Amino acid sequence: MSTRPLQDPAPDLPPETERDAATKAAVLAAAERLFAVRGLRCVSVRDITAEAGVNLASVNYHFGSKDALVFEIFRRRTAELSRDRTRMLHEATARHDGKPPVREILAALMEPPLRWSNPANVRRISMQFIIRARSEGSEAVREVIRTDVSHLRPFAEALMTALPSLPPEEVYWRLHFTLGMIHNNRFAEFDRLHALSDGLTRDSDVDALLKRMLDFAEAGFLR
Amino acid sequence: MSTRPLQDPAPDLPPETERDAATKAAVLAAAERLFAVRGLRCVSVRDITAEAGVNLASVNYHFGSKDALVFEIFRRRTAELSRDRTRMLHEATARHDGKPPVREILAALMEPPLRWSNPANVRRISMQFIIRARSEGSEAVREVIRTDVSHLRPFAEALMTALPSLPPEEVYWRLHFTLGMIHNNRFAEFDRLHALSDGLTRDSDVDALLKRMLDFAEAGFLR
DNA sequence: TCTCGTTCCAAACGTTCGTTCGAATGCCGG
DNA sequence: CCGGCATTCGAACGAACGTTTGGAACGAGA
Repeated sequence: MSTRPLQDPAPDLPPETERDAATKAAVLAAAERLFAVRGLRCVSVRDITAEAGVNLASVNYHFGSKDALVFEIFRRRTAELSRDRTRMLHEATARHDGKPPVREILAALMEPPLRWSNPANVRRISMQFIIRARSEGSEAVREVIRTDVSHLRPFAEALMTALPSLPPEEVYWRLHFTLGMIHNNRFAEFDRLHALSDGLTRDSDVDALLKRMLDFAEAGFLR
Repeated sequence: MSTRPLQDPAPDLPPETERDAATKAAVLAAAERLFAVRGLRCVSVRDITAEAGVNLASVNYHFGSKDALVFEIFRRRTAELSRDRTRMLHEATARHDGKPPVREILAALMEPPLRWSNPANVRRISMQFIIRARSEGSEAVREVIRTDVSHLRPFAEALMTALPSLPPEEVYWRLHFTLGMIHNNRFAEFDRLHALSDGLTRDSDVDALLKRMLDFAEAGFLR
């Protein structure tokens, strides 16, 4: 009711062509946050609309269904993440005359999601949402994960160019392993790590983690 | 209410000491299978009891609640998996006079879950269940994941012994990366890999995958 | 044979969920 | 000022869920 605080208009969803996208934006922001924190199934449409300060029917009116809302957020965020990664890969390619070294290719793959996960980053919630949606999402989300590999192709090709003597099969497998390392960066996994190391690993910032992951994966590729 | 039968004498669901544990065993087997295939939230108590051919109330009678059932299966299977891993580590330790090399330590960590995932293995469903429960489980499950690290301690210590010059902090991080690689072995991730490689990676058996993972992780540790 | 505790069963309870509906509201071109 | 349209709103619907209940069935020990 009345005027909503209207937060987060710029960085997120563009102005769009519609007359008023405030409700849609509020739903998207609230849904992403709640999904990221509690999980997809533990957040009801009522939770979302209450958090957003909009009517219960808004979700179905603007997005069609709850699943479609999840898919919409997932699509936006993964596209944005892929853009960040691709941009870094292009920069590395330009820097090295079309043949970037393995480490920089892997950095383009790792750095965006790691930076997003930084507590100080506005995309931290988005990264958590992506991770959750990847494992809790509907069939439509899983279908996208399974089949949409176009954004990974340039990375695989760059790696094959950087490692011409390595069979393509091996490149794909090692890329798979690397992606596994990246996707494992959830809160619960970090908590376990810190518990195992008695807190020894707790004071590691993004840059240190990135360096460690790069060292590990690069060695795996170059061995 | 009243005294519950006090279950769990044997690893799986053999005769047990109870007069008749057929219902419990049927529920456990059906629940594990359905949970592994469809996901925890997409399986209702009705689905489980129908599949098991028992009464709807059986789950709550024998286990207390649906969440408690999930927790029970998770506890059994992870304990069994940890036993397999620990046994392999002990064998490697005995083989090398108390100082097993990095590769054999990592093999003890990787081989059991990989063998379980083999289509021909009876534990394939259990492995899929564990992976699903790790990300979809209740707070109780997540609490166990977060805090119960006792079974990983021997592996961390063995690695530190094998790599005395590597700071413990690094050992913990690289162990974290390795576990990420292992946990990434879900159906959807494999499908994506095969889609990316145009089927080039499809005909890889467990032994080949184990060798690839070992090569990759060992290089990361030894670099 | 009787008794009592354990297990099983059909039925229902109460809640929560995603979704839908019809009316009300606000906005803008004419 | 008015008519049309997109949006918002309160309210309800119907389904699915986990759980509970009271009694029936069963089996072993007295």
